[in-house]
Amino acid sequence: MAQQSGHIHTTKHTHGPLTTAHLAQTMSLLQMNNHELAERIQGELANNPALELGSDKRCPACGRKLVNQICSTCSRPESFDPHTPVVFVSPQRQFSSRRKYSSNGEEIASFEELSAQEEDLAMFVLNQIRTELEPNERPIAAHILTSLDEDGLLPIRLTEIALYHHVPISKVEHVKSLIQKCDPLGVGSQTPQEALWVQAYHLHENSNFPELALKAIEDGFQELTQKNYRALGKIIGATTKQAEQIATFIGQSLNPFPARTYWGSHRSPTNDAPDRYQNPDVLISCTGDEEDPQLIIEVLWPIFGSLKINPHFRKAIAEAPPEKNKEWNEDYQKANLLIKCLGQRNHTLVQLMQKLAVKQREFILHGDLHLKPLTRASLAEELDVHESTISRAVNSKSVQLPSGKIIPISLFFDRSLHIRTVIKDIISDEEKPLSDTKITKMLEKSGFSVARRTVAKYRQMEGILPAHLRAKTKV
DNA sequence: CTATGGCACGGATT
DNA sequence: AATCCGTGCCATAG
Repeated sequence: MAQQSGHIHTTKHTHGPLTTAHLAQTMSLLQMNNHELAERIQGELANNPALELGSDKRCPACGRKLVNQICSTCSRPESFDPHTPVVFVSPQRQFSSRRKYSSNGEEIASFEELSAQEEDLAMFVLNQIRTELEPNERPIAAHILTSLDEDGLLPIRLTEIALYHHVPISKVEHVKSLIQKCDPLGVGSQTPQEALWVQAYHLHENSNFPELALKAIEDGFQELTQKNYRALGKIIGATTKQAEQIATFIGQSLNPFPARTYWGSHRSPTNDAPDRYQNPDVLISCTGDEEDPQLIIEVLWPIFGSLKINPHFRKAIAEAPPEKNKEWNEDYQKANLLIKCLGQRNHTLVQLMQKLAVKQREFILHGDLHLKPLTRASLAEELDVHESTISRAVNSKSVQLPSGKIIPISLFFDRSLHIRTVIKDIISDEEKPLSDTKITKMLEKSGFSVARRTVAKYRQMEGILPAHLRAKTKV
């Protein structure tokens, strides 16, 4: 089934009607993420009678659903070779209890009724914590997530949830705290203040986020919102100027409305804000050895069941009335093409992830620090496809790492991430605030040559205050 | 004088 | 061809 397209270049000059159609469609499918793809397929399915959704076949061994005759569990090889990751297409996971929940007998909107953004946000968060949830916590999590407003805040009372599920409030609080730790940080908070606090607290744990800011949010929230810096300074024990800077810093790097925030923190060059919170398109997990695990990569298939040509339709064509014959044949061709193109899409995606997983294995397993510099161009050469193919495949898709983090695939090609993490480490290891120049020198010693100006930019990207505002980081 | 943030330019990447 | 990113220079605050 594997036909590669190495010899085809993507210039429009290539002729030959069949190939062009092929190409055009493969391209457009390739750059879709699962969310868009699902809609596309649904649409196609509704319009084209030649298409049929294959019934969900189940794996005789484990009972899981099959896609393209492959069972995602049983196809895993017995013998693990840590350095050849397993890659395959797998059905989208679904979360069982995502139905509607009612509060006070009144129906809460089901997922389908919620705005697209909210649905994505809820699922996006759910994916991050799924593994941490006890079975009996799931309904609670679903309840909270479905109740979020557009800003990612929770407008209802915890007691209400607790009553509804007949569980102690502490349980609900526990689930809420799990949710709040997710990306976007602070989601599920009940007030903007709480959201800010969660964000600040989290940053405080990781990097040395100034305690002053934490205190400002905790004790001087009134003053903070009213821009009453004098009073704020007094409360947190700082000068008015400092208070003011801290306030602007908070304004810049924290967000009282989590759902309005972006991915990571500031970076995300690609324009589109709308489809940011959605299910990952690829799932990476690992099995086997603790110290030398094998990567399992699942390219998620956005619909349940597989796409097929309707066998009845095929028969019907033969006996079609003449006036319908042409139309039906077209439908048939279109369906055929679509299936083929989808196969190609999956194929390239699988190939891509395979290579990516080999190259960035350390990064996937051990985090940002181990990201190796990698360009789309070099990968394209190795895979023998056009660069733009990689670009299309990478853009607007996300992947979930074994750690549970969901990141855009384009992060695999980030040139500056590893240096940024080194900077973070340097700063958090330091007791005395280091100026940007000093950091630059330290980097120099470690073999990284970056300009002072650049350090400043990275620092800001990571949401770290300038040296003079990073006072004593004594905890 | 030192530390930073802003603007803008050139080279690399897509 | 369009865009992104690192950098240098300059203005400004402390």
